Amino acid sequence: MGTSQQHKAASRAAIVNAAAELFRERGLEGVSVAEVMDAAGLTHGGFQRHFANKQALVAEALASALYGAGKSGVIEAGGVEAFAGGYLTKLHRDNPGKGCAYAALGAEVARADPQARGVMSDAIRRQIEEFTPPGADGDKAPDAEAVGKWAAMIGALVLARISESETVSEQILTATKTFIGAPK
Amino acid sequence: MGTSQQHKAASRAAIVNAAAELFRERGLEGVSVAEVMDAAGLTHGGFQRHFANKQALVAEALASALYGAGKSGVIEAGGVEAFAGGYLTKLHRDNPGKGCAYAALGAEVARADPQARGVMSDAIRRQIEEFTPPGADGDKAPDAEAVGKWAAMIGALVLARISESETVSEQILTATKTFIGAPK
DNA sequence: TGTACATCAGTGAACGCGCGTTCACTGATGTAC
DNA sequence: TGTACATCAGTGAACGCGCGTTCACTGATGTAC
Repeated sequence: MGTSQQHKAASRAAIVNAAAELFRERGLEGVSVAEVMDAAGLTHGGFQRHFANKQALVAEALASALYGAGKSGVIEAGGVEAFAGGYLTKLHRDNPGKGCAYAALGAEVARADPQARGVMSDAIRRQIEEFTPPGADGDKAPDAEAVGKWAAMIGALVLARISESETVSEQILTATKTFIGAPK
Repeated sequence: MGTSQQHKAASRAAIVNAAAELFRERGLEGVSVAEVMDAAGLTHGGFQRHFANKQALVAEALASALYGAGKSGVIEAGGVEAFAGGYLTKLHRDNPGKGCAYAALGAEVARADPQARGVMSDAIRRQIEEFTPPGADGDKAPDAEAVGKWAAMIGALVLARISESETVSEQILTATKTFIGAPK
């Protein structure tokens, strides 16, 4: 394969993308390094050329899932309702690998090593800042409505994914959309 | 130790209680059978006298966490706000082992085997039913406000547990309490 | 421009280790007589 | 009531297995001259 920096960067990106998707689908502990490398089209032996250990990959994969391609970054305070309209859907519920990292991995990341937790913690901080009106930024409180609606979106997606009953699952999504005031 | 049925029942309860707490603290995959047995004051070899395998223990532990001692069972539709007042607290945030199983294990259970997922799925169905006004129960929709507030509680607790910043973490809890209309 | 060499991304085998699970054994309980 | 026996909860050692990680090796790349 050679040693080209371009090739190496492409391999690294493939590893991170595969990890970001697999971790959201099956959990941080539910995916092995070998599975990630295989999904990236490589063998597991080359892993250490890109990452010191699995923890480092988890941190990068989380950053990719939170900020990466196709992500709008943070939700604007005025746009929570519109965002919820696309978020609380069957498509999102049934495709965790391409979806919200908080809903897929939140509780697991809260228990993870500081490196991984720090990445997600920072993303939350940025989102809360976006929900906080500008001014003397000492300890100004965020917009309670925006924060509450954001939390409801995440909680509803978790509950909808647990439900084995399609009826109940859809009731959760629909009720939460109505509650938030999302476009139908 | 003998063979007394009382002793056996007590041992089984100790195992389930230890598991319900440890799983919520460290995740289903983050706790070994040996650790659960040790916490229950037994050695791991005796595990199979009580459960066929770890999956069966997970299912029982989830049921215990969802319905067990100290749990009020389901939230009444009219009482979501009052429930949220005690739920969105630092005490609850910092003691997942004694707290809400949806917030601690929800995403992980959604990916778990059908036995474990079924237990939590049933608990959600019951809660949604409680949020549904009586009548011709064909497919009547649940109270969107109650469902949305319930989802917000769970999502907010997950986010508050990820946040490394005490300030941000408390802002999430406080904002969500305000949004829900919970007593301060 | 050609040639010899150093670099290093990627391979595939191997390593400890912890896990869930199994099993021969022990000894207190409870029953049969 | 007393005695012999069967039961089985619990013990502790052992088992495969998959995991994260390590490492000698390969061969294409890119550089030095």
